[in-house]
Amino acid sequence: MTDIVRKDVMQRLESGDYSCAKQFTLAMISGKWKMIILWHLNHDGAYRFNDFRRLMPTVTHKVLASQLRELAEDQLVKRTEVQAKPLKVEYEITPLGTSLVPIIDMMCDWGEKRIDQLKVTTHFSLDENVAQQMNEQAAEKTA
Amino acid sequence: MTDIVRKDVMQRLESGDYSCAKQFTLAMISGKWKMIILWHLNHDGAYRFNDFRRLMPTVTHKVLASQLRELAEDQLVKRTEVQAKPLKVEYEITPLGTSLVPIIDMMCDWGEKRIDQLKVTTHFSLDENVAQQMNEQAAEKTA
DNA sequence: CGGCATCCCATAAGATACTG
DNA sequence: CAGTATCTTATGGGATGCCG
Repeated sequence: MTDIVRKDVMQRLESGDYSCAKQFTLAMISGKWKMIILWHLNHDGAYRFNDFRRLMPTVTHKVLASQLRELAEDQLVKRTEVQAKPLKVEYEITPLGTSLVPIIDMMCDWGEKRIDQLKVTTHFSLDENVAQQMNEQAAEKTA
Repeated sequence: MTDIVRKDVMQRLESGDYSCAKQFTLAMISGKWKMIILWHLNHDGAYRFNDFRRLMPTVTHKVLASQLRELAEDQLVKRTEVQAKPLKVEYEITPLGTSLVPIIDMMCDWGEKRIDQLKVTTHFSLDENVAQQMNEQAAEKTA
């Protein structure tokens, strides 16, 4: 089968582990860095391994490799070995990967708006530490 | 505090654990049953605890409870105690939850098409036309 | 340069039993 | 009915080191 998909994904499909198609889609993008990788590939064009590391400084060597491998196995990203001397590999987004971008964009929008909302309402509320700090500061002032 | 959000989510937000907004959105829906719960609440109206269990026979009692609790804490779902005698609780989707539905629908569509592709093309190669169709359809939707 | 192998830990989720 | 409590397992991800 030329259209390889990660075996565990295929197994889950066949064993009915995904009770609906949305979960399958979720599985495609739910690695910690996958959406970011896809987004940048779509936005900037080809990347190489260490380009990603510069882009996402906190990602581990190993984890980055696994995310890229899974994306490639799921056909969302194409991996190409360019040289053999100091081994050089390029990653590009595939048409299939591109077809996922609108979803990612929507998630981006939704997240931004929601975070803004939270920032606004958070002041009054959430952070107990902040409230506590304010109390302490008030106490200092009166002291 | 009027707008509660799960503490770990807020902590991650504040500690910069989400390197972008899409990951925050992903966190909202990436419980194993959350999208399904949201989808059905949006589609069918209010549900009660054991309604969900009938709907998703394989979900564990405990896991269902935790998914619902998180959804409620994230303000995507509203929990209402209706009775106190044999305790009766209703779950409804909130406007915020509804705002997430278009994303879930897109994921649903994408997944269905991709699964069909895989069934059909498992022996052939990836059909770019199909991916292209998906792009066009996605474009139409956003238009 | 671009990996893989190994070990370790945190968290998600399943099984089971108990409760207001 | 609608949960909580406890225990256990599976998985994702981080840290580190070796390799072609």
